[in-house]
Amino acid sequence: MEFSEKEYIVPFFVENDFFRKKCKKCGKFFWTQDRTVDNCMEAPCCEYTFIHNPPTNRHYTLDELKEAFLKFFERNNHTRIQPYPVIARWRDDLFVTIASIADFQPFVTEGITPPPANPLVISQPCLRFIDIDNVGLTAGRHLTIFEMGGAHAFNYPDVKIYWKDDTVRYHHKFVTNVLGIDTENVSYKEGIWSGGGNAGPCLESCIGGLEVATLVFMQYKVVNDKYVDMPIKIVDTGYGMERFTWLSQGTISGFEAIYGSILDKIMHIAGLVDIDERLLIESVKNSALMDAVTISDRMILRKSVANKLAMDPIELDKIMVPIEGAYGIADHTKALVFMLAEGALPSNIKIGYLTRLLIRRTYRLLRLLGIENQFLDIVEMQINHWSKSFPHIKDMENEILEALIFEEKKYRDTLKRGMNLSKRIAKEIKSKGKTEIPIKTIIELYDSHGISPEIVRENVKSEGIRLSVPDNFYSLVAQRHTASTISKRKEITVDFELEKEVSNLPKTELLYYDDPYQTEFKAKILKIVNTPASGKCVVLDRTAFYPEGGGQISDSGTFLFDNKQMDVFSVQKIGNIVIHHVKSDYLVQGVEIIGKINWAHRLSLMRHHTSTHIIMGAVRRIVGEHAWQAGAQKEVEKSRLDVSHWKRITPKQLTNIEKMANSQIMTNLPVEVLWMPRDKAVQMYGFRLYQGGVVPGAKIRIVKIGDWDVEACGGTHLRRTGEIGLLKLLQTERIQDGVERITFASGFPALKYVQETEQAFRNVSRILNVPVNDTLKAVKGTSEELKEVRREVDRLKYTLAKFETEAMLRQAKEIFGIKLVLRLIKGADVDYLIKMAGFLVEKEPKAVTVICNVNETVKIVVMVGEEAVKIKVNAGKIANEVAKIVGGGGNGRADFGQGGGVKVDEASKALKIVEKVVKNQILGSEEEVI
RNA sequence: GGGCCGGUAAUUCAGCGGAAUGAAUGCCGCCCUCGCACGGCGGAAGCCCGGGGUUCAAAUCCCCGCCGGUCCA
Repeated sequence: MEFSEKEYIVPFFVENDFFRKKCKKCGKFFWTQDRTVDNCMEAPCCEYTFIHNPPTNRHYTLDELKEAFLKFFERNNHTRIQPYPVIARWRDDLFVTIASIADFQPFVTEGITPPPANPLVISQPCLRFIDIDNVGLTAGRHLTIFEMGGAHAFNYPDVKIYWKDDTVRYHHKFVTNVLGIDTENVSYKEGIWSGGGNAGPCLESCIGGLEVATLVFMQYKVVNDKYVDMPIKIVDTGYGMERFTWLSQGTISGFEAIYGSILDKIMHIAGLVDIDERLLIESVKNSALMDAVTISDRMILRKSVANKLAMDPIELDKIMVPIEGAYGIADHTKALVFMLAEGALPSNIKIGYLTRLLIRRTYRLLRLLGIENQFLDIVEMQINHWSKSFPHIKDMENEILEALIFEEKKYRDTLKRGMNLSKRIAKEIKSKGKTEIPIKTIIELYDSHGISPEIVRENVKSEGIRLSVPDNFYSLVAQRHTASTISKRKEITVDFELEKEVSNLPKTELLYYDDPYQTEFKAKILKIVNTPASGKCVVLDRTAFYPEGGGQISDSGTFLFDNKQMDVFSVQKIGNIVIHHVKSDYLVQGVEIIGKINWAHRLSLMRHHTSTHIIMGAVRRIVGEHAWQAGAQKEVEKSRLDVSHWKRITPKQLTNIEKMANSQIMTNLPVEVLWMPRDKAVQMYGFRLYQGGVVPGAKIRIVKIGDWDVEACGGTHLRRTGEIGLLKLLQTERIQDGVERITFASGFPALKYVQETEQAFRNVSRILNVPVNDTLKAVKGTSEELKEVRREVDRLKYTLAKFETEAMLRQAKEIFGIKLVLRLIKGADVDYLIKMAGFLVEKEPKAVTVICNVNETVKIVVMVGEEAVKIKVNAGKIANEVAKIVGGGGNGRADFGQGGGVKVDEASKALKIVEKVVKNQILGSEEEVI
C-alpha cells in the first residue's frame, strides 16, 4: 500500500517553497527547501553532519530539551499531561509503553473515553526491546529506554482540533524558532505508519542525517488488509527527546549527551580512558550508514572503519567492543531502574522475563569490562540522576537494589550450574575421542539451561574442546519454539452478532454503583437478543446486576414478571451495555420487570473483593513495596490474589499478612468510593492505584479503605471492613517465577474452612489416641518409630537369611561340579530372596541358587556363583526359562537374574526344570526344556 | 500464554526396566606426622519429590500434581 502525494502535500509546504524530491539512494519521496540536495537527508542515505557541529542555537540537556518541547506546545494551546507508567498494565497486547500514543490506546483511540485533554502534550518514557542488539553499536540511535515527546490531537466528526497542516507547522516552528535550526536543514520524508490495527501516512523529520521526529496521521483502520476510514482522526507525533538532545550537543555518540557524568564514571571505572577520538567518530559515522546492524554485520562495520583508518579490523573491534559495552550498560541500567521502580520484577514469563533478560545482558556486559561488582553503584547513580524528574524512583530505591541483588545471585547460580554442566559434557565428548560439541547440544544448553555459547566456550576451553556457533544460532533456537505454538493458539470468541445488535442501545444505568446493597429493582426491557453464540440475552434500561469484570464473577438472580420467576444465570458487559443471560422465553420487549439479585452470592463476592484490597495492603507492608497485584479472581467460596514478589512468601510472612489483614477487619475501617479525575488521583495516590490495571476514562473510580489501601477499581465493595467477619489465607503457590498466588476465603467460607480443618485434625488425634495438643509429638514419635522398626526388620532379615542359607546349602544337589540349591518359599519379599541367594553364592562359588517365592504372584531370584559362571551357567537365562512356566518373564546378568509370573500353582513345577536348564547350559545344548 | 530441562547421600551428579556393593566432594573415626597440609584405611549418611497407572518386576516407562531451572512471544 502506498499513499499518493495528495496525502502529504500541506499548505505549509506550498507556502514555503518546499519541493517534493525523490531520494537518489533509497527512492523515497521527501520534502525540502534545499534545491541542491538529492538524497533524503537521513542516514544511511547521507552521513551525520551534526557530530561536533550541532545545528541548534545552543546545547540542551535532556531535561532542558524536554522542558523546551513541552513549553512550546503549552504555549500553543496544548495541555501538559503527566507521563504514564512504562509498564503498560492497561494493555493486553503490549508489555511496555512503546510510544506516547500507547497511553491512549485502546480506550481513547477507539472512542470509548475522551482524552484527558485535547490537544495534549506529553513526554512519555518508553521502552523498546526490539532493537536491543543494536544498542551501543549505533552510537545512540537505538535505545531500550527513551522519552517520546508526543503532541496529540484527537479529531472527532463533530469536534475538529487540528490536522496535517498545523502538525507540520508546529514541528517546523519548534525546530526553527525554539531550537534555532536552519529551515533548509530540515527534510520531511514521506512514509507509511501502521501498528495496532491502525494506519496512516506519516512524515519523518530528518535533521543532520538523523531522524528526530515522526508525524503520524492515524486515519485508517486495517480490516482484512484494506484501509477503512476511522471516525476519529488522530495526530500522533513522536519527538525523540534523546535524539534532539544528541543533535543539540553534537557529541560523538548519543550516550554522552544523555548520560553525561554517569557514562564518564562507567568509562572511568572500566579503565576506558584516552581513547583515540578518530576511531569513535569514524565508527559513529559508519554506524549511521548501516541500516540494520546484526551480529554478523558487526565485522563488516569494523572493516570499513578500519579501512579508513588504515588499521586492523580485529584490533579495532577489541577497542570498540568495551566502549559499546559501556554504552549498553548506561542504557540498560536506566531501563532497569524505571522497570523495577514500577514493580516489573524478574521472572521467567511476561514482562518479568524482559527485566531478567536486561539484567543478564547488563551483567554480561559488566563482566566483559571486568566491573560486575560495580553493578549496584551504577544503578544507584541512575536512581539519583533520574529521580530528579521522576521522584517515584527514589521511593523505590531499596526495593530496586534488593531485587537486583537477588537476581544477580540467581544468575551467578545459573552460570555456576552452566559451568558444571558444560564441563561434564566436555569430558564426555573427550572420552568419546571427539573435540567438538555438536550444535544440537549447544542449542539445548542455551534453550533449556540458559547458558549462552560464549559461556560454554569459556568453560570447555581447558578440556581442549571447540565449538563453532553458526550465524543463525538464535534463529535455530527460535525454530524450536515456533513449530508447536502456532497450532495451539486459542481463538477468543467474540459474539459480533450480539455486539452489533446492542450497539445502538442507550447506556445501561448501573444501580450497583449508587448502592451496592440494593437487591431489588424495577427496570424496563429495552431489547431481547437471541444469538447462536450467546443464547437469550436481555438488555434493561437499568440494573443492579453486577456483570463479570475486574476479576469478579457476575451476579446471578431472578427476574419477576407477570408472577413468573426466571433465572438470570450470567451477566456480561459489552461496552456500556449490560447483558443478562436468561433461559426463559416468556419475556417480551417493552415490559417492566422486577430484578432480584442472589444476595448471598453477591455478599460473598463483596466480602472477597474488599478482602482482596485489604490483603494487598498487608502484602505490601510485609514483603515490600514492589509487590503488585499480578491478577486476581473473586469467587463465592474462595478467591485468589496473585502478587509479584521475587521469592517465596514464607509461612511466617503469611501468618503476619493474615494477622494484619484481620486486624484491619476488626478495626472496622470505612470503605469509601470516590470518582476522581485521573490526573488528580494519580497525583494523590501514585501509580499504585492501578493494581488491577489502568482503567479507562478521564474520571476514575477509587476505592479507599481507611488509610490502608487505595486502588482504582470497578468492583462492588462493602461499606465497612468489619462486615467481612473473618479472613483466612488458605494456601500460597508459585504460579510463575516471581509471582505468588495467595488463595483465601472470607466470611462463611472462611469459617467453614477453619471448622473442616479442625475436624480433620481431631480425627487424626482420635486415631493416635492422644489429646489434640499432643498430636504433633505423637506423629513425630510414630514416624521415628517406623524408621527404627524398618531398620530392625532389615537387620533381622539379614540374620535370618544368613541362618537359613546355611541349612539350604547342606541340602544342595551336586551335578556337573556345581551345587544346585532350589527353594520354594511363601510370603517373603524379593529383597529377602536376593539377600539369601547373595549369601549363598558368596559362601559357595560353585552354587547355583534358584529361589521361588509365592505370594499373589510368583517371584524368582537366580544367583550363580563365580565358579559356576565360568562353566557357562547363566542366571538371567535360567530366570527367563523358569518364569515362562509361571506365565511371566525374566531377565538378568550371568551371575544374577530375576523374574516372575502370575501362575501361582506352577511354581513347584517351574523349579523342577532348573536342573535340565543348567545341564543344557553347561553342555552347550540347545535342547528344548519345556 | 507456549516450548524445553530437571527433582537420587549434606552438596554436585551417575544410573534411565531387573541388587542403590552408586561416584566425587564434604562429614566422622583410625593410620602417617612433634603438629599441620597432603596421603592411606575404614565408617555414618537415601520414603530415588508426592499420587495414580503399565509390568512378573519401576528411581527408571505413561498420566496427574508439587517444587526448581531455562528459552521464546
